[in-house]
Amino acid sequence: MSHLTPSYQAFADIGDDEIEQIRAFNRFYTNRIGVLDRAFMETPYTLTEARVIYELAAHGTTSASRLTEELSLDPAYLSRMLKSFSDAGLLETMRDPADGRGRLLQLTLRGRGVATDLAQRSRQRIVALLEPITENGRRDLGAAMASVQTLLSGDTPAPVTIRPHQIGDMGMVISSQAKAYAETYGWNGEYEALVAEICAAFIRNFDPARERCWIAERNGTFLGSIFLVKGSTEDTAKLRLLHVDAAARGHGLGSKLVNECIGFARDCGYRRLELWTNDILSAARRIYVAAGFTLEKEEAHHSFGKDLNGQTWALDLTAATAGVTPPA
Amino acid sequence: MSHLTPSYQAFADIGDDEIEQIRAFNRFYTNRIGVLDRAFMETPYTLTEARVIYELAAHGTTSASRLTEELSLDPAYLSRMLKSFSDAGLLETMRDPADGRGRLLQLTLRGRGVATDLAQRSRQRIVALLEPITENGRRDLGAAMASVQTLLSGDTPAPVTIRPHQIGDMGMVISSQAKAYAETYGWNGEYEALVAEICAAFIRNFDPARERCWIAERNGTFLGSIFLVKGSTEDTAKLRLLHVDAAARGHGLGSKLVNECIGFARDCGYRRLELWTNDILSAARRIYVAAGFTLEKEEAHHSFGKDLNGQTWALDLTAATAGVTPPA
DNA sequence: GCAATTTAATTGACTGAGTCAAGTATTTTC
DNA sequence: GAAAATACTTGACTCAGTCAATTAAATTGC
Repeated sequence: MSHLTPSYQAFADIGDDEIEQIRAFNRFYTNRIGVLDRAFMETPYTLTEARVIYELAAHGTTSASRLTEELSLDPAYLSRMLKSFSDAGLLETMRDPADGRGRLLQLTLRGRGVATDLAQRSRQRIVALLEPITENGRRDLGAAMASVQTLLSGDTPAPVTIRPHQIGDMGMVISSQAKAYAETYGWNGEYEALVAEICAAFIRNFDPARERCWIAERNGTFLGSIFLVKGSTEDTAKLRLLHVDAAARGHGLGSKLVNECIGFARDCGYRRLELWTNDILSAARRIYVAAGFTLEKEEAHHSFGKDLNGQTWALDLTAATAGVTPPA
Repeated sequence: MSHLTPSYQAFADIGDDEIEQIRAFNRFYTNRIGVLDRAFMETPYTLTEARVIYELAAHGTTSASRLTEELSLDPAYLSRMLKSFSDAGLLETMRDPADGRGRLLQLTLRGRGVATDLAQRSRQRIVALLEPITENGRRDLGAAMASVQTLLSGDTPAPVTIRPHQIGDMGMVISSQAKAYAETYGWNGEYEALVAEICAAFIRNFDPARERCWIAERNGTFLGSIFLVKGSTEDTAKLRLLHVDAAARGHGLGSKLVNECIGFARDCGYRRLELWTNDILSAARRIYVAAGFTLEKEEAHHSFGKDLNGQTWALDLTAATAGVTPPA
């Protein structure tokens, strides 16, 4: 598959329904909501004029060139518009003492009145739009708009943060792992039950000094987790429940979590870090190997509705090399 | 507060930052993305012309009046546009045999070529826009656009569905309840652990014939849950983990879940339905009372970091009145 | 220090997109 | 069969904006 013309591949990834959805949204938005900024119908000002008035009100004093740049307007167009504002008594201009070519622009009292009126109208339009929506709906709307904006603007999205667990996180750990392993490997509910039991036990027996759970998230969206819990002996710790959501893979988050865990284990004075996994989880294994873990034991078992090969890996925390960040 | 001028109240509910966000989104969208539909820059057609061509292509044969209506165009404008299309050989017209006033419009082969070319260009614009976004990002974008659209259009949102549990649901139950009770009543992680244990046990011992879990969701968003599990005796069932997310309250979802549960319990042949709750959960209590439950036992306990009053409620399933839907 | 270039603003001529009002041909209604 | 409605067309116009040329001042290069 992937050896075929990659550009076509990239195209083929984007479905017609996705495209149709964008087009539908675009139509919807420009028709129904794009009117928002044309909230000047009951005023003698056009959209662009209103934008210029806003801008003039925002800066106390500006120059025409600055406006053309900020609003990307044609200087000719702007010039005429400013003249009409002057004629209407909305604007005062004076030669710039520092640069005789330019003029300084400032709204008159009347102009500022028009500016606040326009702002008020636009505000009211939006209020009218938002009013029928519940508070929750408005919150969701804000979130949805923000996410459309960040996604489309190609801005670097909010960074991934790693933090200790809070109330509600265990459920996310359980849900995301159960779903992921069900989808990828066909594991059944047994796995969800196991994770739930581990998480419940973690909370019940939590010793903050010697145990920890790290949650990776971006913008409040759960991305992954790792746990460090006490092991069978005083100087042995256990790494558990490493998981990174599909959405966040390929950026070294797994390694980061593992190293976080190793660092804390070492700080706690543990001498040995163990973990149990299954051989089919190759992505995780690569991380463990890179971090210096070695395979200690392997045994077949039937769990989660599948025949699996359980593996016990261990890391000597007293060795200097443990937890080396793998090459990016 | 609320006795003050209610219209002002309604206004005051909507924060300046909310309004500013909408305006910001509007600016962003119209500037960066609104260009989408102007994806015809390299063609001699304007946006409106392109819209007309799309529409002509969509219907095999139409009339001008239908187009003016569908695209809400000025008939004069459209008339001239159609004439120019005819002149350019994109369009054939003929008198409507059924109505001599009207003319039937049909794209020529050449016109259809232009139509597909325009569609292709618009498609490519969108592909170019989506290409740098990851697959997950595109999914999120679609979801975010859909939610902006439904929220703003005031359309009735997707209906709430109630379905049996699937893999991954237990985590959502745990997370949403733990968060909700922590926020509302300050309960600590003990509660999350308890719910996790209950959920884990539910999966482990699940008897599909006599037990069930219902999940309420809308558009794949988790909204609430209820469980029915076997009780202490053969003919006693236990209702557990009733919860409705704050986002979905006030629409009778809780009652619906309880009635679902009661109905199933009765179908299974249970004669008695018990539940354990705490007196501070008054919203839930109202539902239980409405469904016919009676308080059987009450005892103080210290759990989840708080002093609480546990209550045991029971419902005689052999009585005819059990599970009456409360008045809306 | 001064010619050449750049920048700021203005003016004139123009276009593209769309609106409004009036008119023609046909059909529907009563 | 007259009056009203519908389907379209035409002419005159406006609004928003563009392009090119011009004027005046400021900056740069040598």
